[in-house]
Amino acid sequence: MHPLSVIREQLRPLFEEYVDDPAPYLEMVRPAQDSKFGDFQANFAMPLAKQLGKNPRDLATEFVDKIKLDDVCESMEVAGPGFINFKFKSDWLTAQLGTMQADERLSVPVAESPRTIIVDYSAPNVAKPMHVGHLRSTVIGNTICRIVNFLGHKVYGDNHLGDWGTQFGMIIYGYKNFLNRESFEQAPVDELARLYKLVNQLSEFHDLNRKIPELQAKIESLSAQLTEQEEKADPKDKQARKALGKIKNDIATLKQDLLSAEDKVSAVTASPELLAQANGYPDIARLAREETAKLHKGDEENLALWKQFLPLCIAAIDEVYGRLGVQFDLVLGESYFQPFLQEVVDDLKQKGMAQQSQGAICVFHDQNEAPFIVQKTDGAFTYATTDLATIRYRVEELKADSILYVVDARQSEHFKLLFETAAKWGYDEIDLRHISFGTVLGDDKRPFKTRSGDTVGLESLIEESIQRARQIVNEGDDAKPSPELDETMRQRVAEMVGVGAIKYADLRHNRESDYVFNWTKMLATNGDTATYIQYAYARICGIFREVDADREALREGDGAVVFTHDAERALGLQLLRFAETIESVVNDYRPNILTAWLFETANAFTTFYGNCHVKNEPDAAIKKSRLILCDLTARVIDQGLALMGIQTSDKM
RNA sequence: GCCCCGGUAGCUCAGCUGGAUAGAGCAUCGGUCUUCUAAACCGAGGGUCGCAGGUUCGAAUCCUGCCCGGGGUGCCA
Repeated sequence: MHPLSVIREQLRPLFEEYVDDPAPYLEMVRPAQDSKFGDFQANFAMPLAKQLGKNPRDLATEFVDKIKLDDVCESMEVAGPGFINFKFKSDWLTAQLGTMQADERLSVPVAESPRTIIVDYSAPNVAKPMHVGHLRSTVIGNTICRIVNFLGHKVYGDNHLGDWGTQFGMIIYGYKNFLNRESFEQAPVDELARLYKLVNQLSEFHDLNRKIPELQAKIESLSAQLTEQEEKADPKDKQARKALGKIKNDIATLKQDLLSAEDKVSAVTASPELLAQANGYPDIARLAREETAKLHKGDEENLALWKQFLPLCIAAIDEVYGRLGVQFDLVLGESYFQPFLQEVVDDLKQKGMAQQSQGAICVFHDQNEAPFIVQKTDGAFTYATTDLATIRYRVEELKADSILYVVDARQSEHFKLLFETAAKWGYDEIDLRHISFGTVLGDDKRPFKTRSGDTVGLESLIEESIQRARQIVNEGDDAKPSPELDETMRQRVAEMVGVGAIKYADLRHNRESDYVFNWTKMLATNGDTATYIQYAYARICGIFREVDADREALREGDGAVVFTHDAERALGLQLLRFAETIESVVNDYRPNILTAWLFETANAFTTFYGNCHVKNEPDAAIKKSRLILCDLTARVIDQGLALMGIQTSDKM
């Protein structure tokens, strides 16, 4: 049991005579916010006293008198308005460290009641190359999988591929009309990506050509409205001022839309070849949609093409997953659920949940104006239908207790409706959760794009990170009196640092927030980065090399941890908080809690490293104790990073 | 129009769902290599937590209003 839960468990029965449910009060026992107060603090006395009409300090004192933690705590003090501060006995901490040292799981308990958890993440559209937009889902989702798996739950990391949508119609149409056979034979996926891009571009071209005059007209009419209202508006009238501001705002966004539309159009008109293609295929958008429809209806030719393309596309994205060290337990894309969609809609209709509205089949929910559309006017199903069929499959076939959707925050409304629909449909036992996350931004605070405005490919992003890391590795090693890394090693370290940097930078932010992507910061050797933590690990390994210690023997030996310096105690306590940290990460699936703890651990280690010499320590018992602390720190860092799919190296 | 999410140090971000003097990292300034990796360490300065009210022993956190930014909003996913 980790230190925090030891305190909580001791407190739990004491609440019996005060409240029915102690849980919220036990939550109020947490790490001390300032180490001068002690190791942990309890804040429940104030709110509880209020509820009971007592004096908070008296109540806190009552608790302190009853708590039986003499073996564990050196002191329990009531402070301020009624805080209880706990400080552990060093003997108890060192004993716990002894247990941790002997435990392969580093004192992280296995879940008492393992659950079956589906983590739905990554889910790229296979018809186009992966880009930064897929980074967060992939990295966060994979981390969640690793952590819940470590806790002993049955986990299915499922890549719900977009492999059945309109994009496939586009590449099929492109294949039939614009294929460069030679390129396709040499690099099929690149050629398919080119075809997708081309068809998309030409479709958009026609669409935008129609929209541009509409946009212009809208802007004109709004501008006219603006001048008119400006003239007659009373400048003191707040409502009117606000209305004017709104119009101005609308005009600005329309102008932006117009600008981007004109950009896209001129990209085509600027190229004689593209323009000729555009003119030659005025109906391209409709025709591409028809290819999709044919595919969905089971057209032999299209189905054969789809079957030919799909493995190629999957192989391409697998390459990216390979570089990221991401593996899935299941890859059940949209196409897999295709056969069940009609049944789903029929069932919804039969249960009176779905009804026809404006030509589409919809499920309505009380608080929502927008319907949940399960079948479009043209008969096609939507991702809403697929998601419902998927829930059914996951519950019926996989016996899922919980499904976590690691998906962009922008889809929160979809999930709200999906979950409500699923519950009404009968799946009200399962824990459905949208693990939402924010956007990766560029320096301009707009979604991260290349200078030319294209989305950044994930593969090239990883590539660049490794290259930049290699640069740093070279500089670092060359600066040493005698460089110690050979070519292979340098490259291995560069990959570990480069990939680690991207992942860590993503995970260290609260997943709900947007964050700004910054190469310099994420690859910094100092500060809250993967590199810094990996470096701490390498330094520890350096110590073991220097003293020529056998780490395995150390774990089985009879040595014990002793505290001779504050830094040792601080490090020890920090190490013992590993289990508590994992617990709180899983509580709301927030990997940034883990990165923060790892960073603190690395910091605690460097303080220890600076103050407590290992190699030159003359006292054998102290030296051994320090070696144990080093070993534990290394293991905890290695394990912690591994839970995020980040590697370590004993030299760097 | 309606709905959702943000606004915290110069910058990038935490802040564990109401607790003690609001924290990190960069950046800035000043110190550290004859001792286990200086890819490091130690120290200093830096804040009207968007604004205004309210709730209470106590508010960055909860409520109301306003300002600013982003996103979503019936047939893309």
